[in-house]
Amino acid sequence: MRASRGLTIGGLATASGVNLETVRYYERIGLMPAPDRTAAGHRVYEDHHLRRLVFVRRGRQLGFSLDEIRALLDLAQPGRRACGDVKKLAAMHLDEVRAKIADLRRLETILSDTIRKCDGQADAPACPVLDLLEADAVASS
Amino acid sequence: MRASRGLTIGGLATASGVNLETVRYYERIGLMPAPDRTAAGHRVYEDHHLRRLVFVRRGRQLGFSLDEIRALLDLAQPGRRACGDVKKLAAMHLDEVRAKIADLRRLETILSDTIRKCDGQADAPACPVLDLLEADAVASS
DNA sequence: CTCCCACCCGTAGCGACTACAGGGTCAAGG
DNA sequence: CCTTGACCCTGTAGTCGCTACGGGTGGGAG
Repeated sequence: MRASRGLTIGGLATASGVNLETVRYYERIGLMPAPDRTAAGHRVYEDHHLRRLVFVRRGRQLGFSLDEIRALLDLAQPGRRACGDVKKLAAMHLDEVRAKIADLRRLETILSDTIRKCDGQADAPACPVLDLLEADAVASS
Repeated sequence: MRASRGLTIGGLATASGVNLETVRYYERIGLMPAPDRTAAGHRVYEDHHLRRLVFVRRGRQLGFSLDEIRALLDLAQPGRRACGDVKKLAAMHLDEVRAKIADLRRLETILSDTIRKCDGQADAPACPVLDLLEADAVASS
């Protein structure tokens, strides 16, 4: 399987698991380098494009922004390999992920509590979910 | 404090906690009804606008999309009060929230495991985070 | 009368794609 | 040789939920 020598954009998309249109988008925004072209203007990709694109896809799967991935690619350059900075970036991202989890768990609690109330008394005059949305703020006082 | 009789857009924004520009945006996309205007063309809001806007804000805080909030507002109409449908919508949303939490937890595990490895051996030849991003997929075979 | 603030409108930008429209290219089959 | 159909090209617009800006008006205070 030593394929991927002179891939078309479609081949690259398939091999990397990245949508074809997205590959062109990454080129447009400078995240992927512009490849050589055939006489007819078709893009021709090499192995290093594939490796870079897979790196980007993995980064996205891990929730990094394209700007963060840009920075990671920079830090991953051969000769550079700035592991300390990479770790810093990853740790910052991890903090964001944890913050989002905390936010969503608060949401989950509120929603599930409210929906459960709804279950309990189907014949109640008011709808607990709507109450939550309409409540006059602090209500009393 | 029986203010909010004939609010300006700025007053409404402050009272509701929604950004002023966002209020105009909600009107533009039809989420908020177009209010009356003064002779000079300034918007004049009534209490029902404020109640609706706070409903929207609460919905957003709970993570509902504007389309879902549109649906909830519809289901909350006096005379309708379709609690069953409201519950269904909320339950669907709760499922999405839980799915997102599950996704993020997977991320969190991967990231924190990898970063921890980085801690352990600061003098290791390779960077665990970069390894994660660059790994040749299944590696062997 | 002038100052300034709050309001008006329309448009463009964000992030990360995705989806066209309207063409050109290329290899295989009839 | 010609057609078919899969692929490729470019450029632009749409998505979601705002946010920001530029340039203009209105109205009250000093």
